[in-house]
Amino acid sequence: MATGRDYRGMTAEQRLADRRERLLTAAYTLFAGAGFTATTIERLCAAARISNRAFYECFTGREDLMRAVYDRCVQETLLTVAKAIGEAPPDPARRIQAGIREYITFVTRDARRARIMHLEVRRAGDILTGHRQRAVTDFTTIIEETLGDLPEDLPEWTHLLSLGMVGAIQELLIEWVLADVPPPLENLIETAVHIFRRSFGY
Amino acid sequence: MATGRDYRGMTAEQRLADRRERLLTAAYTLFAGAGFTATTIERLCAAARISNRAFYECFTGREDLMRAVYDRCVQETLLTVAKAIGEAPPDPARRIQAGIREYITFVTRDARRARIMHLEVRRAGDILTGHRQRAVTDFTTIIEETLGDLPEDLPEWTHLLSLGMVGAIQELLIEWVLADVPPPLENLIETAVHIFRRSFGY
DNA sequence: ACCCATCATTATGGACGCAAGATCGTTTTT
DNA sequence: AAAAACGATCTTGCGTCCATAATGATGGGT
Repeated sequence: MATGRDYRGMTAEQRLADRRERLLTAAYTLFAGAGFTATTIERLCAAARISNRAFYECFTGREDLMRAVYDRCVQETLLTVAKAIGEAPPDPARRIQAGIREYITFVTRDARRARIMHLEVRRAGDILTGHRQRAVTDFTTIIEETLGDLPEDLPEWTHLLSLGMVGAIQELLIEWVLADVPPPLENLIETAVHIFRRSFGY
Repeated sequence: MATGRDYRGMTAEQRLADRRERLLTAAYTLFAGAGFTATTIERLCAAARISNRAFYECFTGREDLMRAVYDRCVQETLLTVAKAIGEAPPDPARRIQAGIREYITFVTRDARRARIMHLEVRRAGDILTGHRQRAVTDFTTIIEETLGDLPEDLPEWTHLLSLGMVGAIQELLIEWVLADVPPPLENLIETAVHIFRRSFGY
């Protein structure tokens, strides 16, 4: 393999992965702090201790980096939510309830994650819009799979209902991120669970 | 008054209002079509048949124009929704149902409005974020006022519930805007009304 | 009183500086 | 010698400003 040679004790792949990782962590903080539009590539490179050129060896541009940061947040959240659902008792209602609780507590555990996932996603171009839609689909899929077979509802109807659930939870978290006095997490969870239970008839 | 003089049959105020109006209509189409980030001020001026300088006599920048476009959309929607609620029978459930129906049908009557209100708002800077929050508050206020006195629910709880409703409807409309085969409006209305009825106990 | 020259006001288009993205060459480090 | 950092460079779009053209008011000559 033409794998270059070692440098500072790392192989070429390790160096690339290391720079990518530093850019991701820097972007995680800067995008959530100053915001996507206010964060220049220069600042990202400075925060990650990386040269201008190296940036474009890791990502094609600012949007691409934003996409990577967002995808990581979504993946982590999907994993932990799926885990919480799997550990809950095998009752659809309780499992969804556990999933909602885990989503809200996990996402708000790091305010940067909540802000990126619910506010800054929509700042970048249309590529990000598509990625957000993909994430929304992933979450609706989790809901529908957990529900299992639901009585007498058309599948499309169920899908729209799941979409509404995702939108409701998102708006509650936007409120948590933006409000001067954010509402207690327990209230958010209670509200989301309430909407879910009533809407799906549990 | 130092009101300038007439020019092409219009007073100074009329000319300013005319340019402002042309910029608003041009932005209404361009922001909804190519998107906020892809629409340069140069294109806006060309579409509105207006000089570069005149632009900054009407708006402080691209974000300011976006804010004006968004505010107009929200105001029109608020008015027509309030009117529909006022004309509905004085039953809270039916009034909210009429409001939801009017919101979805009115907003989707012009795809540009739906796209601007639910997608492009979030593209601009933090100023727009604040404006969107204001609009969300306006809609939750309409919901809460229409509900009137609700049995045994804490007010904060009701507010979070209204927020969830707004978020659910928004996500449904995002689906309508972005999906390759948008769901029928009747399904969206049915879903939103269902979530509302169940969540508020009607 | 009418008409045309002249001037003031208004609008347009382009020129300019600036900031940031993206690419490339040079120097420094390993 | 390979690899990374740094700076230089080009492009684009924002925001400001100036020179030019278009329009309306003013005044003198007939």
